Amino acid sequence: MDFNIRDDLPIYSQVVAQIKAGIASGAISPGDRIPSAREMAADAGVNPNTIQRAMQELERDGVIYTQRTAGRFVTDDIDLIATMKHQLADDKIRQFLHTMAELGFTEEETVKMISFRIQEDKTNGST
Amino acid sequence: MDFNIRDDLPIYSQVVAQIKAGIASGAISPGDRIPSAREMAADAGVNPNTIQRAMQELERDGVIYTQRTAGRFVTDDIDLIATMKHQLADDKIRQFLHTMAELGFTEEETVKMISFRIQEDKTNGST
Amino acid sequence: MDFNIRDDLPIYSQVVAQIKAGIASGAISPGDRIPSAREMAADAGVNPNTIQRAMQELERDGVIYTQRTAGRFVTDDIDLIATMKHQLADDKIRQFLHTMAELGFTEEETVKMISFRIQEDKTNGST
Amino acid sequence: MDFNIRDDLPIYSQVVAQIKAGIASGAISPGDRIPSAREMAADAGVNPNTIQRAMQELERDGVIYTQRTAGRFVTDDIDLIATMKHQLADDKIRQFLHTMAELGFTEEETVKMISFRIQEDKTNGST
DNA sequence: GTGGTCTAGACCACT
DNA sequence: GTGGTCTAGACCACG
Repeated sequence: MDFNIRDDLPIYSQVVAQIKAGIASGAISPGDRIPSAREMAADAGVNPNTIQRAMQELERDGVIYTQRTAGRFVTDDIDLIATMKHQLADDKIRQFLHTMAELGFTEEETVKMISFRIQEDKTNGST
Repeated sequence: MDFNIRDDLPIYSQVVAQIKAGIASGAISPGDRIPSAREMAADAGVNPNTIQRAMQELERDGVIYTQRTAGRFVTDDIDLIATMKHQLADDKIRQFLHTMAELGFTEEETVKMISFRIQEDKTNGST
Repeated sequence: MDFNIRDDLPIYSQVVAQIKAGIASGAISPGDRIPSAREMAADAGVNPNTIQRAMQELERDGVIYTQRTAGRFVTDDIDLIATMKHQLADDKIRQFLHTMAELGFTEEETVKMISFRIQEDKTNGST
Repeated sequence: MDFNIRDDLPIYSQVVAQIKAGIASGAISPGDRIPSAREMAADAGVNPNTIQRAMQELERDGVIYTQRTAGRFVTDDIDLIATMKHQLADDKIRQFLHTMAELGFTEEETVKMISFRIQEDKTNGST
């Protein structure tokens, strides 16, 4: 037993993940302008270079594109967004299955427990 | 869009979670002696008081018990352990469903995707 | 007419290009360790971060890989190296054809002039 | 491996090359008046002496001539221009062959690759 | 010693 | 004002 204190992802990776999640969920729409790097950095209390790096990674993935002086924009390529969304989901699923496996549950047990959980939530009102 | 940079759980909560996960998975067996607070604190590079607080929480949940001079031990109550294990799992499941909902997937879609993921993993080797 | 004074590529791109060229030409062999970022930075009189960025780009392209504390190494994937080499060459060719087109030569003229140049070099000794 | 960071040609050489290229390509016609040194220097944000030196070199090559009070003009000698154009092209060709040789390609391979590149460009539209 | 990340602050080009 | 690049220097994890 050892403890993963400070097992943070790098900040720039967190920023990448949050932007992608925002696009996947529809909170940020295709074609939307995203705030300037300086603005985001100030909001997050983080160095602009850190945001810059996150933006570079997003652009490399084709998720955003840059217009010289106008700022950065979410891609209009909805197919790419759909692919990205399923990629994010699949990552979460794998990670979840791994966590459950560590707790000693087989995949079948896990599926049953999820179905049960959903059933329960439906019969009761909300959480 | 705002960024939850550095949103760590308190360290003592992380310790509690890891001990519970260790017991649930069988890495730590019922009746096992747990290392001293001092020892764990040194291992983790953490203040002994932090470990102390985690131990108090575990004892309050009945997961461990203290024998005056001999140290702390994992409970022998396997029903309690089973309950705890399912509680942990259910928390993970709720959290997972919430994440997937944020990505814009319904519970039905989520279940289908998990089943698909398991199927895929089975047909291929590992990875 | 305007003048492209300081039309430099970014330093990190120059570093990337030189490493790739070195690998393509065989000056750096598959599996070779490349100097540490700090060393290269000192050699080039450049900030270590600039080299770091170049290395990240090379790693992203699969041209090099990183071993935690041991340093960075050229990939052993000779197919990837071959592909990279032809990519570099094709880029040079496109750029060359573009330059010649700007001078007012058709592609056919360009090919003839190259063949003539090679013939000349062969009949005379070297340059 | 060492890095030739910032290995610019002297500015006046760049100016010479650009003027020659402009004439070769027809962007500047025989007999055309060339802007004053002062004007070009202002455009390029460069010291007038630098332009002056470039003009001297061009005049020495016979590419331009000076009329005492009227300014500088491109030569009318189309044979000289043709020669200059082929000289420029030959320089580019030599330089290109050298680059390809450094990448490890023989002259024969280079010629084949250029022919292939041209063929490809023809079959597809542009790009 | 290695690479990885981050901060603080600078200068540039573009419009 | 935007993004793009670069420097200087710091701290961390790994072994």
